[in-house]
Amino acid sequence: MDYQALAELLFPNVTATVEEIEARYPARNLPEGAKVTRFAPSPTGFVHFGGMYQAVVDERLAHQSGGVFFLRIEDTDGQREIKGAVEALLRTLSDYGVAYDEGPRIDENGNLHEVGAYGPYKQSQRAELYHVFAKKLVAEGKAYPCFTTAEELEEIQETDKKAEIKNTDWHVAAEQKRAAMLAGRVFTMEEVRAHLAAGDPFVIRILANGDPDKKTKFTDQVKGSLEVPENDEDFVLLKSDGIPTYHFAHAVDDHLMKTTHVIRGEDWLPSLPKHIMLFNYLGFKMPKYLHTAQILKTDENGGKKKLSKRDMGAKMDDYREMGYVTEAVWEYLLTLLNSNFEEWHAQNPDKSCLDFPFNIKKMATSGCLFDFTKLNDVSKNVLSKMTADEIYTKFLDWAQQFDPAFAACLAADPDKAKAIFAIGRGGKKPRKDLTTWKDVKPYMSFFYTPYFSVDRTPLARFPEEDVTAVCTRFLESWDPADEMGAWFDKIKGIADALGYASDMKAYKADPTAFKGSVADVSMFLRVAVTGRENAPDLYTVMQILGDNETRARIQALMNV
RNA sequence: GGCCCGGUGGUCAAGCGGCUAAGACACCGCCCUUUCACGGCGGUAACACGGGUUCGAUUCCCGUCCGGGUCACCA
Repeated sequence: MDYQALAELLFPNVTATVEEIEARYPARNLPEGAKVTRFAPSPTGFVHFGGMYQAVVDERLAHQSGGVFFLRIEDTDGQREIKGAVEALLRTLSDYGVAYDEGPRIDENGNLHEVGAYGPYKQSQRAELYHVFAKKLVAEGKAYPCFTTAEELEEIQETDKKAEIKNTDWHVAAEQKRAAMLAGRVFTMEEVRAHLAAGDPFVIRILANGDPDKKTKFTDQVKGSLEVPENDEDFVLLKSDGIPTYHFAHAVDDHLMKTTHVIRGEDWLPSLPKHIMLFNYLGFKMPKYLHTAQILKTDENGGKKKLSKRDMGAKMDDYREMGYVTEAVWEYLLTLLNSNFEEWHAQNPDKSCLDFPFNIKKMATSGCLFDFTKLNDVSKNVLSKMTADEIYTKFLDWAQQFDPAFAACLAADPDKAKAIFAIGRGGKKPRKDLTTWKDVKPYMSFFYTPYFSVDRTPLARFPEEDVTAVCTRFLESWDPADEMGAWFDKIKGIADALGYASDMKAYKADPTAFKGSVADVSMFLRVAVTGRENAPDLYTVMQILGDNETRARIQALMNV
């Protein structure tokens, strides 16, 4: 077989040589130890949590080492492509502050353009490159055309399924399919010519020479030492539309674009033998690999499953909808990424997450369950550290989309809203009432008349005349100008006058000696003013509500 | 089913031949507190199992079991 002639026959339009291509992609001029990483999502319309996990590793590794982090769009599957997906993807990365150096960008007018000297950064635009290398492999007898159609291959599998052979059907299907593919290895130039003349579609397959019973050692940067079998599968390099498969594109692109570290999910581990063979055949130096742990969830049967796009939290966009702030998701991600992050963060509370010395060695080696409870805790802490201004701005941005009516309410009086957000904020022990933006409304809506209503049930266990008496006396003595101490002294005075203990210690020592305590008296007022039993500091609430509203609410409680 | 990866409390996890087996979240209790939210203190709870190797195994090796991944002209 004249492989050179076969290559010409198959790729008559490919004139560029491998050397010419290589010359277009010179070595990157980077300092020693600088890592070149890439995030290579397929444009399916959203960024998966697992993808973000990898993107963060990419970004950290590259930028911590003075290297380059680029973005490459893997749009080799035209059928799955969704329009606007790239834009959505870029927006998500930008929302989360994952900065990349090269790849597609959106300009002020919303148009896409590329930056970087190693492009194109969309695989669909790199066809020429792949074809040159495919031609080379064919010319060297390492790849061959296969005219067996996808339908024919599928048919073989279908018959197996219909036969309902259990247990062994995988084996049988695999063997038959393999036999069919292997049959394609044997052909003559004449047959190829005839197929080509007839316009038959074909794919380019690799000619695998591996023995799966032979294992070789491979070192993965996160998994450590691995045993991988040799590849014996004639997998497809170029699909019948001339577009490469992931495997081929991975080898060609990451070689040309000078990737030093490939970060991808561990679900890629099984195809590592293919990649090893490809890099070998092509004469490329292999990059280092980091196969990251999967993020799992508990399924209805108690088992673990990969987080699928239907699960809440799988799509990065979900978090905004659920009311999480990006910083919280970032921190949670970091806690999963590096087990010592939390410790570091506790010791360096004022440092940015970007200052954290991210370390590959600290990465999890096995899959972990996505834990909303933990995310919530992280989120609660993140929100508690923000200033009232920050909270106001960010919440408003969220609420304008998800609860415009309430947003308008707050925006009508920014100072009031900020004063509310400022309650118990700052200092060493800030309040932690908010986990997500969804908590804001239940927490503080009572400040706003349209959302205010009174739940009297806490009052039921006390005589109504006591409630009325407390309210009356409070209205008589209240002076909004009072300091908190004076204010509370007045309440204690009312408690004493009505037979309620003003001294909690005395009350606890003998509760039967009193009708109740100052805590109960406060509760009457709290119910009147906030409509409920639990609320932030009552003195501050009254200050924010103001003289008129406070009095009106207390008055209203008595009038019912 | 073949191949690959993994198995420390409910969850995330330290550990890397000798420890009363860290810590965080969750849960429970107590304290603080005019309620709540914080904060403080304490508690329940783990090395999957069986063989080796070793003076000694959570740590190393083998097997079993269990969990996960993967087996496309998808990535």
